Amino acid sequence: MVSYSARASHDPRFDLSDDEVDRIFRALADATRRDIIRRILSEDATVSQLAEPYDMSFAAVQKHIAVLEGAGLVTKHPSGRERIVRGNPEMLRRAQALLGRYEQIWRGRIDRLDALLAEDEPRESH
Amino acid sequence: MVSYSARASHDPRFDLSDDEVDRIFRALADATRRDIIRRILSEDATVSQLAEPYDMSFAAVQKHIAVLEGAGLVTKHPSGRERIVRGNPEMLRRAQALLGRYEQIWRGRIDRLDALLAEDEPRESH
DNA sequence: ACTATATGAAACCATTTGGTTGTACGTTAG
DNA sequence: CTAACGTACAACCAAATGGTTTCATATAGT
Repeated sequence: MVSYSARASHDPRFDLSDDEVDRIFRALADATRRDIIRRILSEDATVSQLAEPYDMSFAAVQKHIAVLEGAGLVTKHPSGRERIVRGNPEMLRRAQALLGRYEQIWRGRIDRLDALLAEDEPRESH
Repeated sequence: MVSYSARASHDPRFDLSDDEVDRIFRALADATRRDIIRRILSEDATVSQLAEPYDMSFAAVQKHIAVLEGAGLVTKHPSGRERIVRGNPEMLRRAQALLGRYEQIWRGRIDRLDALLAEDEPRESH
């Protein structure tokens, strides 16, 4: 009766393994990578285009993109000699949904507390 | 005209520095720590209580809790010789809000695309 | 007072991360 | 065809991470 998977028909958020979640959050735990995501979300870009603004080697940015790709936050699509990097907002939504679950847990706790306080039949609360 | 900070009066999500965000996501990028958060959210616990179920040293769990504390996801409150660890759902909501921003960006991109397609006055789209 | 408990903290270690440079290779342009 | 470009990848390095064990300290219980 707990509305666990109540309106969950459309959201495949639970099929993320611990490892996948690890990779998603780890990928998000770096300012450069978050910046890349922001830029990618607003417009597709090649690896070089992405690398250009940063004060680090091209290879370094390449690695950052690889981390994002490993987390499924981004995909690469060959186009001639360049690779178009495209954002995958679905993964972001899954991460967001995951955090939403925590709030659910928190609210569940509050509810339980409320229920406890509303008890009119308190059995030995030693 | 871009609804940037439109309904943002109540949410202090922008005051998180890059470093803070780094720490939050990094803290979330570990299954044990996520598990600790879940448990903490549903009920306060002491460090020992938290450490008990895991197949690792007490000190290791202590460190995990320290990471969570450093990210502001958890606070410790002395009570005699033990420390009560308490969850801080506010930080989780901020992280969630941050991810929400990404979706905003994504939607902004779609809007821009729509606008482009709806253009009835297309000037040299080379 | 003494002992056990709860926590903190240091020193150490293997692995991962985030960066570098250099090399190789397919693709585009002249 | 050859040169320049875009990308991939390997080797290397310093620093951070996640774990360990050990020692120290404060509080609780008897």
